[in-house]
Amino acid sequence: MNVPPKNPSETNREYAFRVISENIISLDIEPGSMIGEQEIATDLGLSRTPVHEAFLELSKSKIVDILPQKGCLVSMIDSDLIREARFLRITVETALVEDACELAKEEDLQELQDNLELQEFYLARDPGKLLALDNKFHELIYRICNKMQCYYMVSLMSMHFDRVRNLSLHSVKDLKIVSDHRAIFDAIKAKDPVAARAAFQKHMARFDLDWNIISREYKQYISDGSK
Amino acid sequence: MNVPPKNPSETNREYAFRVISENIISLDIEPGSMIGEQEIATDLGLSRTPVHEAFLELSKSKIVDILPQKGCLVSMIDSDLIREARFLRITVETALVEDACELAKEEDLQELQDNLELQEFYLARDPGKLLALDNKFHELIYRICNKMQCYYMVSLMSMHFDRVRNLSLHSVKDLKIVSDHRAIFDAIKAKDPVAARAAFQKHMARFDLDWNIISREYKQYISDGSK
DNA sequence: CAATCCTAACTAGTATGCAAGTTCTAATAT
DNA sequence: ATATTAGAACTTGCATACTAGTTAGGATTG
Repeated sequence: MNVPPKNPSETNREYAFRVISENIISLDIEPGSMIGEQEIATDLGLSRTPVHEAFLELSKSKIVDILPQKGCLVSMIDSDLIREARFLRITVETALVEDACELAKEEDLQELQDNLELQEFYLARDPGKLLALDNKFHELIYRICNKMQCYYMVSLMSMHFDRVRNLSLHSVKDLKIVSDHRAIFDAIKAKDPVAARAAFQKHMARFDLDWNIISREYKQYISDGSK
Repeated sequence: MNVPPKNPSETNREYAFRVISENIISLDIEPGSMIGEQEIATDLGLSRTPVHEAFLELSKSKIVDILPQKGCLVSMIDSDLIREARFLRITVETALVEDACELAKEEDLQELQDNLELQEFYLARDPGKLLALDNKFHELIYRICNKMQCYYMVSLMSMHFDRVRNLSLHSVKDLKIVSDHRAIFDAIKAKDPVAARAAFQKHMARFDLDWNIISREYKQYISDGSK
């Protein structure tokens, strides 16, 4: 497990949650593996308590499954849960990008623009950084629409989705994500909700194509029921 | 606080979460009041640990705000958070009722029908029971569409909304909820997604009218920023 | 009288210990 | 050799104890 240093402003519980989440999404903790509270607590230099609380939060999104008196099972890549996360994001964010056309102020557009330029910068140099920038781009849209509580709920479920998108950045060659974001940005800037909706749906539809590649390359991580 | 008996199948943590949630939604715990872990634990006959964990989960939806070393503040009725919960429900469930037209099987329709008949039965006799039946009706729609994980996320945020709907059942005379549900059901049964969408949006739009009445009658519970 | 400081009584965050349930192993019985 | 069983070594759920930070009230000082 990859253990970054603790940010002094976060509690031990938040630290544990952040580190475990990152390791699950990056697949440093493998889907289907068992992790124990004591084991993680030792790695992080904490007691079981904050780790236990982090596990509880993670279990709410079913990204881990707590088996009492047995351990904590990191979920396999589950197409049903990915479908749900994808449905939620498409549904919510499609509505948001339309609203953003009305609500985005000049400074919001500037932030989106700055984020996009970073994406374009790292596209050729370090595509691994794109996932974080992508998430930030989507977060900005929630922020513009004053829907940060929705963002928290959606992003918790999105972990299933993020874990697969992370694979996709490494195995899918044709990275259209950045140009998709550019199209969404242009539509918001032009205050054109019809174009924004279309650009966003095109962006999210792209994931369907990736799934075929991923499910072939990483089938050892994919739970049985999925196809 | 109203303390129902513990269901033997639930853990102490789940019991604490359920009891505190119900008391917040029913307003037996007043918006703006402070509650302590020890105080609730004593009322429930538990130690602080499961109550602490229940508070953590509640704080994720901002229905309570944990102030470290001070206590746990039950949120005032906050129009911004209600707006977010309402937005999320309208957006997600509008999409769901359309899908439900395709997905609902005969047994699903029967369950919806049974629920509706109970609603009609209690409408005249005990309207207090309607909130639970209403929630169940909406849950059935998530179930039909295989979106139970979305249901958990949405219902956690919906607590803000539920608390106000609870007021509305007591103060708003014209209870159209049940006939709204009937219209949604008829559209799903007729496999008519356009009618389902329209009926659902009419249902949710009704809440706008109630808000005017509630914000006048219960303004002592409403946080400052709202209008 | 007003302002300040100190202390005692609170709070939640975290560590630790115990209870109860699961799993794995190895010894025993057939 | 195989099946069974006893027990040791695990696990999480929960209770308890301790730490550190906040608050309220009274004594003290100006």
